[in-house]
Amino acid sequence: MSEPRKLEVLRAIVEDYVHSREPVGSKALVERHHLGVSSATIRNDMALLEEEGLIAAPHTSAGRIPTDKGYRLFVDRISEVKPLSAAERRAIHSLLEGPDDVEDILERTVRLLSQLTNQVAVVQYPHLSRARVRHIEFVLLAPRQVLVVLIADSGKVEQGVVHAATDAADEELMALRARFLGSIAGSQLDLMPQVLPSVVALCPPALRNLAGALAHGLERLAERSRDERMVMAGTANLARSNVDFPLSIGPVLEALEEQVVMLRLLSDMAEDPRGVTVSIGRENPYDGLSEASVVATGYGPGSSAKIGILGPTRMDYPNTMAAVRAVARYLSRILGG
Amino acid sequence: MSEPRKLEVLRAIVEDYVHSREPVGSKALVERHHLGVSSATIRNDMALLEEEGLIAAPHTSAGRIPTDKGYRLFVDRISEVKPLSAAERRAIHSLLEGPDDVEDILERTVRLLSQLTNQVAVVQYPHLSRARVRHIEFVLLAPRQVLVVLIADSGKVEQGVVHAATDAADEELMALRARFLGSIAGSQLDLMPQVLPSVVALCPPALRNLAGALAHGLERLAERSRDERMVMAGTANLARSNVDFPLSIGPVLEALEEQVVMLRLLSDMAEDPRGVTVSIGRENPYDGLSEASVVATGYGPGSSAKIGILGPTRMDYPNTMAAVRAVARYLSRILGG
DNA sequence: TGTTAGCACTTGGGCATGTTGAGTGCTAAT
DNA sequence: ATTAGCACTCAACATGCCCAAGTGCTAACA
Repeated sequence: MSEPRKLEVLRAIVEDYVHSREPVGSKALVERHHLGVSSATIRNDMALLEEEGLIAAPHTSAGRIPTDKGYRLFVDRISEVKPLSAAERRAIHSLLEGPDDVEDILERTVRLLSQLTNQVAVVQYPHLSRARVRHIEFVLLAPRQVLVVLIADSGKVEQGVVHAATDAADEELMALRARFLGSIAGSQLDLMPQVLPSVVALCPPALRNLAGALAHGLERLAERSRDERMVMAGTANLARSNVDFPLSIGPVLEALEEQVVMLRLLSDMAEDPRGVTVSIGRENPYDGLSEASVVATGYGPGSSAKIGILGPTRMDYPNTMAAVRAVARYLSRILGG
Repeated sequence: MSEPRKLEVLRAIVEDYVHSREPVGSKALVERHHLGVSSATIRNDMALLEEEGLIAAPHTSAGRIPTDKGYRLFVDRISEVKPLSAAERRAIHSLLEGPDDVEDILERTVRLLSQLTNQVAVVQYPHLSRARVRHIEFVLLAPRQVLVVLIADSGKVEQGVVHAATDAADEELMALRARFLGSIAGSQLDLMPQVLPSVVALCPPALRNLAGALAHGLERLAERSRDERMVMAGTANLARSNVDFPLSIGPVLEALEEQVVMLRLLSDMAEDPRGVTVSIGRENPYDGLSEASVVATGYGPGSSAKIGILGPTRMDYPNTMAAVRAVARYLSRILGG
């Protein structure tokens, strides 16, 4: 038995199964792919593949389908990342146009990726922990309500409402703003908890109370911008691509709604040297995703934030990986510029 | 045949069907509800109800299920909005706590509503067209990139990036900010297109270019905040409550992703004097929702923004309506205060 | 030694057939 | 107007049968 042919057979099985969604048998295999051997030979190979746990038969006399392990081998050793089609390239390019507001861009990106792959696309907001304070603003909404706005040099704006114990005057706020800004402008968001208390301590006693509340608000904002968020699109694809429901979409929708779950999932995916990381079926730490795969990669400075897609284990890995990688690259380029 | 009993029968059918998800027959009906008559009598009544198009039989010898028209009559004339349970009341109350950032509140509200009803919950951002400018901020991100921030007195913050044709200096921006703010502070967002050009015209020629770009940016922000947005939660409920899939969730997910569709749907729902508006099955203008119902109501000042839920036509209307109404009231109270 | 043809064997899916039970509509009696 | 009774309908379920697809094995072959 030749080792290379065995892999070729696995590849053929994966490709056919992804395409047809039906267990694939030895005969159909030799017909569609011009391997130079007979079905009997293929059967021998298949028996070996099954022994190794790479494929499995749903019942005695049906064709074989790839196991998670089979997909893994396929992704790692067999598949070549296909180049994108011209149309896809064009679609990504047109993303370059339009306003370059971070939120807008991410929203359009994730929509694009979901269309490109026909899967659910997810993108994590860029990490901002290394961002610095560019500007702050205190706005009096009501006598005891102050809107606190924090602008980072990354262009991200965070806002929140702070309640004061006593009435605050506009002039006081102006003064405090100057004070705070003088001390924290240019500092990393990370360092806010260290820097802010000293500012409060230096305030005149009359303002100390208000200053404390504002400092607390700023801290919360700084933390929130570190606190991760995500955007997603294409959930309808879940229903579409699973008309025959091998993937029960309930648990998947649940996972998607629990953004925390998705964010951890993305964060935990190690960076693959080939550029795109794949997590297949039961490899996923979350139970609801045991029939799903995640294809993700980093983007932006240091590839710290992640972008990726979620779909059934039975997916077209080569194309999906190519799409994810391409979109991530473009995204990095846009945000970096 | 007595008219009141006929309605009673319809009510019983609706209630049983909503509960059991199975066509309900005459015999089961007399058993479960103590109507003082025999199944034969019920059968006669049912025949009449069917003639009027209020109920239908899936096949010759099965029980009856309510039609859209039947649900409509049920909602309009029969059902009483049930009071909420103590637990539900408590859940809503605990919503009162926590930061009262608009976004936060809406997010928690929509989550709560989806849990309360076991449906998909949707909430529209409050209309801001009548809001006024409280504050603006120009922040230099790069020599030719300016972050424009617009803060409305409603507490909403909008931001966007503006590209300048030439390099801009910090002092110039400060000067322009003072100029703009002086003219537009307190004006309605609506009026920005009228007010802004005159400000630009009054600028010294050297700054006119930059001022024009900034004015354009501000206009965009003002428009965007009028431009409606929504939050939703509970999509997983779609899969859960439809294990046997009488409601194919694909089209529904599509509708939910097309936020424009949902927003129009909500906006178009007339305000019902009883407080909650219901749109049932094919009454919905959107095709994908022909097997779904929307229960919605207004909240906030003038009840201008909408909050509601989306679920299968076969839903527990009384409880759902009660939940939507109660949550909307609490939300109004929180935002109003 | 690897490949192949041939064959017996397994099994899910499709189909025709039979049975059951819930449910209806009608009629005649109350 | 209501009801009991009855004949009728039909989906759901079960049973049995056959078929096609697919397997594993063995013996022959290059």
